[in-house]
Amino acid sequence: MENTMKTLVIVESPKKAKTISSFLGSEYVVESSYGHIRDLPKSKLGVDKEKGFEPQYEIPEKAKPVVSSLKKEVKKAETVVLATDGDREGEAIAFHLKEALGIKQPKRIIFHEITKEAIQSALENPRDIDEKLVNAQQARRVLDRLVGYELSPLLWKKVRPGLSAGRVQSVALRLVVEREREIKTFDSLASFRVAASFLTDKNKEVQAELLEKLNTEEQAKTLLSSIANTLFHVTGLEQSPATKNPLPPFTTSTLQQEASRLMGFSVKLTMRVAQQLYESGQITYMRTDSVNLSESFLKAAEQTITKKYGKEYHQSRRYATKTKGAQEAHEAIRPTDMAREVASGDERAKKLYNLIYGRAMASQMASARLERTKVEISNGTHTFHAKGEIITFEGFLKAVPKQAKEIVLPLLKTGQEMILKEALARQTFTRPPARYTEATLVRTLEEKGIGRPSTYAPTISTIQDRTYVEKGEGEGIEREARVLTLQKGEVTLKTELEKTGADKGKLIPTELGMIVSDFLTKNFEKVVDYTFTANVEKELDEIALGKEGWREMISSFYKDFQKDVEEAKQVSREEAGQTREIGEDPVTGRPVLVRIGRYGPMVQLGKAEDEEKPKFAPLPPNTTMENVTLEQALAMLSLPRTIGKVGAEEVVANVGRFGPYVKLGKTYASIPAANIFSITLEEAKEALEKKKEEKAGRLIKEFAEEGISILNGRFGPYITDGSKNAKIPKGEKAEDITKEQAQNLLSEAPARRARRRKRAS
DNA sequence: CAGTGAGCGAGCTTCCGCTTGACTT
Repeated sequence: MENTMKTLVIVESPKKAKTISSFLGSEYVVESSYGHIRDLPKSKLGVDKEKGFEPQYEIPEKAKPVVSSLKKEVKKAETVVLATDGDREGEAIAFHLKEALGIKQPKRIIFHEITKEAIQSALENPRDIDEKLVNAQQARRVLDRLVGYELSPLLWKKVRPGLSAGRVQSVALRLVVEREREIKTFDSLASFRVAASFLTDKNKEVQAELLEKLNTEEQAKTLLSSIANTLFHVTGLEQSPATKNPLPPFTTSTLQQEASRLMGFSVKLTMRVAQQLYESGQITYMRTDSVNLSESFLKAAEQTITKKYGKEYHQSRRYATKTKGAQEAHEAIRPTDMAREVASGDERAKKLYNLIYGRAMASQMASARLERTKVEISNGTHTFHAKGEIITFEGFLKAVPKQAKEIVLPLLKTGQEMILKEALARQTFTRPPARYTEATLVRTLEEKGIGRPSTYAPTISTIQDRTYVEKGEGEGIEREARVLTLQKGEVTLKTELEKTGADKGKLIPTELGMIVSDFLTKNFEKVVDYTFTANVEKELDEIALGKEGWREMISSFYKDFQKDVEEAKQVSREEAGQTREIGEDPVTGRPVLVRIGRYGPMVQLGKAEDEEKPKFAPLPPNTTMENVTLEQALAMLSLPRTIGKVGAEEVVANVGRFGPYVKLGKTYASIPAANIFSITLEEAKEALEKKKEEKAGRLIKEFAEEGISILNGRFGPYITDGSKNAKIPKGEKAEDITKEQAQNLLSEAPARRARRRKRAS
């Protein structure tokens, strides 16, 4: 029996378990905990505030199978080794494993690289679980729970049920809201910029710009006229060498940013595709904030680069991770095998891999060498500047060619004459700060040290799922820019159209988002302060070092926080929801209010306490709670509008849950927002007819008496009776399904799951 | 897809960070 007793090693991920297992002999069994196995209960606070904030841990349903199978392994094992990550969370997982599995004397090991040597050396140097590090994690967990579970219910009461607030998501929201306000108050200033093209005696062209900006069109015109027919010379020529260095390999955040910038991936999509690449063994772990690269990768990269491009293209580089607390046990995101130049998988996997491969390789390559040229071209009064840049040695740019852009200038000499071919004075407008994209918001959160690699994507999803933030769809509006052109001594004026304010894919706060953010900022300034997390981190570090007790830290935070919570409870719903009276209905004399309702912002005629029930309508399209006028509100309250009649039935226009629509009998058709008050009977009939046809197109077959239909859905054809859906069995054709088959399939189909709330994956 | 909104009141919602699958109308 003795010699069958084995050593059980527990790590966090099954993938890691497999790798480590291959390094160790058969006397080792390596299993995975799949992350945390204990947590605070989901449906209650789970923190005993009277007893030193004692956390009430439990094993979530999801983790129970893992725990019971690990328990069995523990029983069989002679020794148990806890090899979870060496950070706060990893130490806590080790602690919970010990508690939940009842391990008597676990050996705690950490390693900084997954190699045979590193693991063996770690196994020879076990230590105990670091209680101080565990305490730091408990403090973090309890703090987040207190903040999240005390703020959210306040929002349910004061604004709307089901809302949420938390240390990370509320700051993300605040960033988006504040950016939007900056944009709204931004005053765009116009000025004129002058650019000119010059010709050398050999007829080569040089583009140059005037550094100074001109404030008015008049000034621009005067300048252009004044330089016409004057002599220009090269008055300055300066050449200087420069180098360009490759960027460090990808972390989660930088990968999300580049995938968004170059390929338009959402952060969610990037993570999903990266997960595929990771699971198929093509890249290293994708949730990391480390730019560290393993020694074996450095060697492999050197070989590949030398072979492919030559020795002079290689330069070994080690990058230091700036994020505090980042652990070098994790690596940057990189290919696992440099010999694999193209990934297996779908098109998106190939694209993302290509990005990862190029960045990782470039990070180990020589700097590019450039030659920069600065030229001044002057007529004695006005001086234009031109810049050139040529690459003298490509270096890493070979691996990431998109980053290279040359501006080639013709050969020039100081003093040589330049002929002014054309000059343009173009009106430009100062631009407001850009709205965040998912990726730039992640970058900002990371810079502020808020959130972790594993939470960026879920956080971005949460603020959208709660409808605090929406992605813009606007293509922007056209604006006229005035352009003065000087050609052959003549100044002419034309106007050019340019797009401005495009917000496609940009994050825009909703009215609800602004109201929630305002409420939190006003009442919980400290929690949504951008430096709050950074300060918390400092204290957690103190706890990890044993210089501060975690209960003391929580207790001192909670004292002030609780006061704020009590005070915020006194805020009225009207105030929190920013209810506003915008005027009086001239017909009834009742007040007209703007407020946030259960389904979004709305206008209301009369008050709840009035004898007559108030009347409601959604906010008019393209208005906000701030700028809606009484007139617009009254128009909305006058709906529904009868457009006309088809036979005996009325055609009605109204605004509902999914926007403006026209209705005839049971048929509804959406219409553009601008048309609610102007749509004619003819137009309405047309829209309704089209809708009918569309519906017919989805219908494959119908058993009208039974109320069963077979429809074409997003995932192919399916059977529905309105409440339950059933799949078409494999091998069957949707058209051939009989009534009996359909009924059987429906009765066997699982009941529709309770409408799942949208949750961050 | 389906076209709401008071208030009454029970019972529900909610956090961040660590990890994978299950499953989609």
